[in-house]
Amino acid sequence: MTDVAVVRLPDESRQLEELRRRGIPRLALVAPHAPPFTPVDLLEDWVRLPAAPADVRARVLALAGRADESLERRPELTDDRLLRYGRWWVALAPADARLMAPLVDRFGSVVGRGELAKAGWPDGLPSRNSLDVQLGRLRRRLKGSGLTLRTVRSRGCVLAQGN
Amino acid sequence: MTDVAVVRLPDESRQLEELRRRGIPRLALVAPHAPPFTPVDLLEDWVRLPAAPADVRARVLALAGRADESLERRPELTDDRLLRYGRWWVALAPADARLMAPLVDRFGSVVGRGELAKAGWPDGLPSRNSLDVQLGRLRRRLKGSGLTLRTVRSRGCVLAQGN
DNA sequence: GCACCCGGTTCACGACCACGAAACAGTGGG
DNA sequence: CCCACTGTTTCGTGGTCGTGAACCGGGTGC
Repeated sequence: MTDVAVVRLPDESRQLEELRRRGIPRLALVAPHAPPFTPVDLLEDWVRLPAAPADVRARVLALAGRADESLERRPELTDDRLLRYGRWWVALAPADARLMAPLVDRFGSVVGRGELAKAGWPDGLPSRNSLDVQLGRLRRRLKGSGLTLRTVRSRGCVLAQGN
Repeated sequence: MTDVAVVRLPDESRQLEELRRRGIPRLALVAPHAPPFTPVDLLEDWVRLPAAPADVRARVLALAGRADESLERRPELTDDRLLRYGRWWVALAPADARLMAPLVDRFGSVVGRGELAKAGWPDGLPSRNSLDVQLGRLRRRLKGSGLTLRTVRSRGCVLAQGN
């Protein structure tokens, strides 16, 4: 899970600037008599001091969760057929890699069956439903990755995040 | 600017449920000895009591700003029949997509039944209530999306934000 | 006040078809 | 030789969409 930085205000406002610049989620502990805080983005929250440790912890957790959600990861397919997604990865078989290429390329959008067939078997499909079978095998490889291969009936497939 | 509801916890947790259901931005004032709060979405925040009025006001303003931002979100329907709304999306069946097109197009305003019928079945309705049935199925698809399909009696339907 | 209807909602059924899973076999590389 | 890879078939299942019918609340006319 993503780390959350904690800064004291107004003392450490320079550090706060730095954290904002780097897009790191941050919790501000605001001194008793300082003016109320105004978050600049969704990765920012604050508490008025004095605050119970449990309260601070709850806000840190909430921020971490938000950061994970807003994190937009994209899968990546290397030349040597390694498919990476965050810190997860697999080695793909040649056929799987050819199929996966256009899906990764257009992550989140529909890739037509025709296009998939072309990518996997440039000389034409060897059999009636080899594409479906191969897509099934590909699905199995993606188990536990956080990636899903969903079908859009009579259109094609979408590679997206989810289980 | 959007209104923000304020509830006291744990006393008014029923009201909180209702506000969540209706998608209204809400601030929870948490009693001194109650456990820390965990927001369920971005339209929710909390403060530990006792809290300075200025602090409460600051959080209310922040929530209102967030709500206004989220109001600007519009659903999008691709020609691959993918309906997106923020991070959420579904693949629509052909009939659903045809129906959805004018609704997305005029998001937030009423689309007449005649127009919907025309969009869904250019050659005329196949049966007396096929439009209603299809609208029902469409509704089911939108569950959990933050979108709602509301009917305006004897006028038509509105696609709008809400649950 | 009552029955009635209108507009809308929901359910269940059935036909059709695209797709999915499992199982088996042939092939080639380490 | 073993195992990963891939082609091929078969069968199941789940999505799609028309259709009929029950249901329901609000309004309207008698």
